[in-house]
Amino acid sequence: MLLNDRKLKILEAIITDYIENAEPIGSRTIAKKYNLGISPATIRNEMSDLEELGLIEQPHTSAGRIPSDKGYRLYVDNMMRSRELTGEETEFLKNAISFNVGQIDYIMQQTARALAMLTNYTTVITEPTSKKTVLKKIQLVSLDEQSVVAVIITEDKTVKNTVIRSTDVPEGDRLTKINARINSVITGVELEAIDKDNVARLLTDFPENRAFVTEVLKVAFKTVKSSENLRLYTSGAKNLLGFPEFSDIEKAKGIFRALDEKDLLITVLGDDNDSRDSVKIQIGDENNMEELKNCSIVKANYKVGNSSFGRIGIIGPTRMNYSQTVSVLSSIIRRINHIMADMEDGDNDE
Amino acid sequence: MLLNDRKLKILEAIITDYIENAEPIGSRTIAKKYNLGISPATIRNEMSDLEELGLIEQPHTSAGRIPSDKGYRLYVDNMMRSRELTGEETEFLKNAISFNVGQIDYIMQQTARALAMLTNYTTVITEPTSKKTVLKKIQLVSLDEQSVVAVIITEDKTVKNTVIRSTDVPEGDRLTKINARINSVITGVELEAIDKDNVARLLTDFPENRAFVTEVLKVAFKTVKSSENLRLYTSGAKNLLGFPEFSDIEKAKGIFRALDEKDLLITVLGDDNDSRDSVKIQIGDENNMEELKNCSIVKANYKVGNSSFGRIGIIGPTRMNYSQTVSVLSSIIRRINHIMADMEDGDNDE
DNA sequence: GTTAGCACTCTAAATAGTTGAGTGCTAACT
DNA sequence: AGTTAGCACTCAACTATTTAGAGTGCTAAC
Repeated sequence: MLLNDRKLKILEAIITDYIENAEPIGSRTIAKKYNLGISPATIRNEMSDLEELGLIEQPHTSAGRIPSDKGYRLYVDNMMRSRELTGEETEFLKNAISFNVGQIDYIMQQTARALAMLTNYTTVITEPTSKKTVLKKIQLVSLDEQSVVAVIITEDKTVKNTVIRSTDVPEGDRLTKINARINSVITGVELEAIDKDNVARLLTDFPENRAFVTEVLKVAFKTVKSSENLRLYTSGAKNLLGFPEFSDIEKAKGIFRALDEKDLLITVLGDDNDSRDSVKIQIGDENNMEELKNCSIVKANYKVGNSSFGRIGIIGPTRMNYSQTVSVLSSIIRRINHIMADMEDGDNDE
Repeated sequence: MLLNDRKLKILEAIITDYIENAEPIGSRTIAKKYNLGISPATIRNEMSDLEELGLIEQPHTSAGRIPSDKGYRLYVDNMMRSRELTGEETEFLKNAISFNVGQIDYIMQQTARALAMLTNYTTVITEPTSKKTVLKKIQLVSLDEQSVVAVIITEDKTVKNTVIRSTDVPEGDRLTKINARINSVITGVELEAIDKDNVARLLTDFPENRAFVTEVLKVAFKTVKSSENLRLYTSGAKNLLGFPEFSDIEKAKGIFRALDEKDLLITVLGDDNDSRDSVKIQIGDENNMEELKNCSIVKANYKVGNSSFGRIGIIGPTRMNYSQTVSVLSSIIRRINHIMADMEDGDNDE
């Protein structure tokens, strides 16, 4: 069956209308609202074909039609016009995100909030990770007799601090010395490629602080590598409650349960380290998650440095405003990449 | 009208039953389920009195009675038996919170999660703040040519880091020197009482890094003082969706909106720096927040050091299980205070 | 003071009737 | 051959209407 221009126009009308009103739409309404120059009867015939093609469906006889996942897919892939941000949107983003804070977790938090507010959907952001993580520096700061703060800084400018407690915590100059030695072993090398012999020598060089040094190394690895404590920034979960498709409390619970499951979210956001800043869309069932089958996800990777990626996903109902969401997200991604590249620029100072 | 023993027994039956079933309860059911040795008719008479006293109310004629806020208040103040934690609960808490991590924000996050899971309500925790904040140390770690990480450590062991960007960032030894001078001015003194002259001298001593030093001081103040970026740990908001009182999506939305408002939550948790580890309860309307009028809050302060307090609040429907919640919360508070005191012990090393 | 009995009230659930939006089909029209 | 008016048909959603039952308050007897 041929998908002629008229069919496409009708499909588009159904989709844009449903995105706006969340109500099934019938032939008569289409004829009245969208001037396609054909009668309701003709539209009915075409709709019948569209349904046969699986692009739209009927909740029940005597209801209008709504787009199917497949219909959205066609729309998103072939028909959707990318649109510019409005002045207001640009303005909002500019005010909402103060990039000069310079600290990744703040930026991420702000970005999540801004996207959630602007789109009125839910935003999830994962902090940047990298297959090959290179430590830039560890700074040990004495806290008290038994504890030290380890500030761990990676090449991609992530800063994390962890308190280390040990009975053999070194003090004063000795701490500085050990610190320097640890850095000399660990710095600028991929974590996987750290020289075992160097580590061994490090440990024998400071026999009285063996436990402490081991602990520092352990913590450094754990902090950097573990996806278990991969940070996740979520914002605007409650927005979803406003959509009629989730006014059934059971559905709402299902989604909130899903949004609480870090692992699930990470899976959904995917882990392809695609360096192009392309925006990807998963519609309804395509993500294979029962709880999210009424949701779509618009997602993209942002880049920090050369090998480090984080992910941003915007989650809304399947009838979400793809056009707006895509343009907002890609605009944000461009901004972030730009900023992160800037931060990277001052990076060759050692 | 006298509140004799029998009336109290009936009130208690109504409250415990309603807490469990969320359904109005009538005289016949009370007579059957709770062996008070009196007939439904007598119970009816007593209930009529209880209603007149404002302790219970009727959703409509021909429905049973439910407790009023005032009724809960009487129950909570005078009748509720404190109960021990069950073995399981103790076990759960022990496993859920690994205090040896030693870092306050992890502990808080874990605590919030644990409380939310154990009680099935929503938990909100504010990080510790102190009226008089004393800085313990600032450690500046060079990041690149234009930026430095400032790790700010307060006397109560809160560790925060902020990236500072400036065009006159000092390098190497000079950074260390400036760092030491800043510490000598700022350390161990209440923020409000820092010697202005010292600061002035500090600035003139390093004229080339004026902007940088100013920025460091500004950031230090801001990080420590601002309640604007007071951290808030929330967990289990979605739990509330499970309760029939919030199955109306509008009510659910209202509460979620409230839970998203940091300022409101901070107000609700209160700011009395009561040092006793007493648990306080706000029932329904008592908190004067329209959005939370169907909720109760069980809250308490935890203590870090001598002058620093944080707050934990557990938010549930007014018919929440006060007895369990109070015992769980006070047990947690004891644990935290204990741990935080431990962390404090190693503190007199300088 | 307590309780059985009973008339009364009012919600919640079940049932039936009505409306209207929307369809698919047929036959007539370009 | 494609388009459209006309019409019978379907079905959710709304509105009464009825029924059932849980619970009350009152009265009179115990």
